[in-house]
Amino acid sequence: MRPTVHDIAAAAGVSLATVDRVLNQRPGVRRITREKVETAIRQIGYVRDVAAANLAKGRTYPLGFILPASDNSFMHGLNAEIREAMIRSPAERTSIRTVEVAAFDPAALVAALEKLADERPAGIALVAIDAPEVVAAVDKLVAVGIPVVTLVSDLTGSRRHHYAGIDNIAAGRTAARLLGRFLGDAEGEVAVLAGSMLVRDHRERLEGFAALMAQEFPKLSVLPVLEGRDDPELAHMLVADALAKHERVIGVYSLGAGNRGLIRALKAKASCRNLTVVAHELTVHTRAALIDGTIDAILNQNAGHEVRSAIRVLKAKADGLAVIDAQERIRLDIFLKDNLP
Amino acid sequence: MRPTVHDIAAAAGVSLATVDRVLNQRPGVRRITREKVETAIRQIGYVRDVAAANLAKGRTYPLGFILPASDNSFMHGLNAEIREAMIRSPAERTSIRTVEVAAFDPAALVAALEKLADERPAGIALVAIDAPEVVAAVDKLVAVGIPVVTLVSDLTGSRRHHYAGIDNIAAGRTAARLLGRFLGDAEGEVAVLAGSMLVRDHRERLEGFAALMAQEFPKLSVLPVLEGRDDPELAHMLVADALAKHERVIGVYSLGAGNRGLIRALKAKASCRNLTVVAHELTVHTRAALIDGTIDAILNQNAGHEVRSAIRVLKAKADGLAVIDAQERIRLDIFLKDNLP
DNA sequence: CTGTTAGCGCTTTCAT
DNA sequence: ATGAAAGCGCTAACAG
Repeated sequence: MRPTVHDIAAAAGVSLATVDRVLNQRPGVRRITREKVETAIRQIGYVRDVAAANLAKGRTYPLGFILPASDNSFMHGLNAEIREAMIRSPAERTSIRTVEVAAFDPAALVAALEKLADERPAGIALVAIDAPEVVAAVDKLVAVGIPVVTLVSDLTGSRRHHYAGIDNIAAGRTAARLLGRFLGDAEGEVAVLAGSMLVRDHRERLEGFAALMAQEFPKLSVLPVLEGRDDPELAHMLVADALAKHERVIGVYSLGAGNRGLIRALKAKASCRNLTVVAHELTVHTRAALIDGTIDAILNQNAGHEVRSAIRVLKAKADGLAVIDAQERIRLDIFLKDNLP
Repeated sequence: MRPTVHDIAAAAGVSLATVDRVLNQRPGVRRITREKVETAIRQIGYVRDVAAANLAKGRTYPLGFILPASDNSFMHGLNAEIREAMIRSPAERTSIRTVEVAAFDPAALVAALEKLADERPAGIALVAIDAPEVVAAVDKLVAVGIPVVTLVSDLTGSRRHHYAGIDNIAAGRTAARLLGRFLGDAEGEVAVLAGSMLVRDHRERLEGFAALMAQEFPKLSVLPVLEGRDDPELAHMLVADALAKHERVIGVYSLGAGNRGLIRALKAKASCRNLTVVAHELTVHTRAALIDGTIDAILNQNAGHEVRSAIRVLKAKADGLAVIDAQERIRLDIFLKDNLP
């Protein structure tokens, strides 16, 4: 039988209450008593039963999610995953609140962050915007002891506890290699569609993409990035325009959202051009385009995994517990038409 | 506050014990009483607190893992992941036992299965061999109420509760498309190295590979499969031999384990041939080969995910609980040198 | 500073 | 067939 608080109380010659105080690092224990208890814990090899502790505490985890109010399939999917998690809330002792803020607006994000913090949640997850004021706001939360996890887009330089998202530089490089290899040794131009250079994930994807292209595929030249603000309409306009202007485009990398518009533009040109296309995020639209051959490969981050991971990590951090690192690493999914889920 | 057994006892006008009997479908409750309780449960919207139940029961989950005694990196990795899970056992209330059986030997597997079953574990995970006697043995376990999960290689036609592994047909097709696209429109032969056609996962990968090759890349002809029994030495011999015999080989697909030998054979030919290579399973050896360019892409199944998933599913099935399907779907990882973890 | 005691939500004897 | 009461491992008043 696994040792319990009773065992260490007996071994240390103290009461349960004292053991509990030591276990939870509460004050009111003489140094010498505390040491006795700690020795007993170590010697007996005690590991606390978190479930029992949570039961006794009636602990629940109020969690806040802050998301951009973007009307694209990826964000809809992320929202859906959070709703799924809400359904599981009773079993996981969480209570999740989501807050939508204007996209690409650091001030709005900071305001939402501060407002949420006032409710003193057990943890906060946010899709970060890479701006100094956001870093400051996040660091303030961390300072007052609220666990913070960035979701999808990271906030380097901040003291956030964890990032639940993919390595975006690697994603960009992977896109470049895929495009480069698929194009064989053809020569031409490559168009790049992004959402906004304000968010770190998009910047990093572009950076990785451009770097590998320059380094390994010198026959392909990368055109200036188009910023579609993750908006299907704008994306459509920009891509259609670019394809019309640049005759020599043979490849396209779409590293943001709003792919509905991109696909429409591609299909319009399909008859006269043979384009190799790599896009991000698996949605109903990109899935259909992959199957019908408009898109050649999709890079994806699993929103469900990201949400579940963020929740696990926030809970663990709230309790000062360890996480399984490998389980929390968000992998870059690569989908060809053959391995769609 | 979430409703508890007390609430439904009060609502139904019965005692806790009776509520518990209904909840756990134990006998000794009049039909009419049972119905009263069930109505109350439904009306109040009660959901049982599994953690509290497990605490009261002192429940633990004795789990058995049956693995082939193969000396290759993939199996070593799988073993390591199981050991990791053993470390977490106290927290997860599991106690895990692993059994090694001779590889590719149905009779040995059946014997191990029956022996393990005698210990009446809460669940069994096995790397299946696709043979009728194994199906029969698994079905017997299921019949006596032991949850069974196949790991890595499935056992279709059996009544196993779940398969924790990748879609191997899709994996084969993906390998084919990657190889085909990377080779552009070059013409030539493709060599295929497998472990054994006795295991379903290898057969399915080959099937998917050959089908897509025939269908979409007619310029590439697939040579007869080489069976290396997941053994590095044998694999080396077979591949070296094939490369020597067939001048026109321009691509290689290694769908099994034992890649150490394959890589050695490839490097020997590297100076005079330019081969495009897709292999399965990320190990120290394949990783190094991917980085140095000997291998072009690696298809992988995440052993850690598979093991954690198998454990989650076995526990859930043992309690008759639901699982999060998306979480238990094992994805096919595709690694290029740019997105290595 | 330390100990006693009741109780978290559920299960399990043991009576009735 | 049903209920009362004790207890799983831990925490939290409240006393002392």
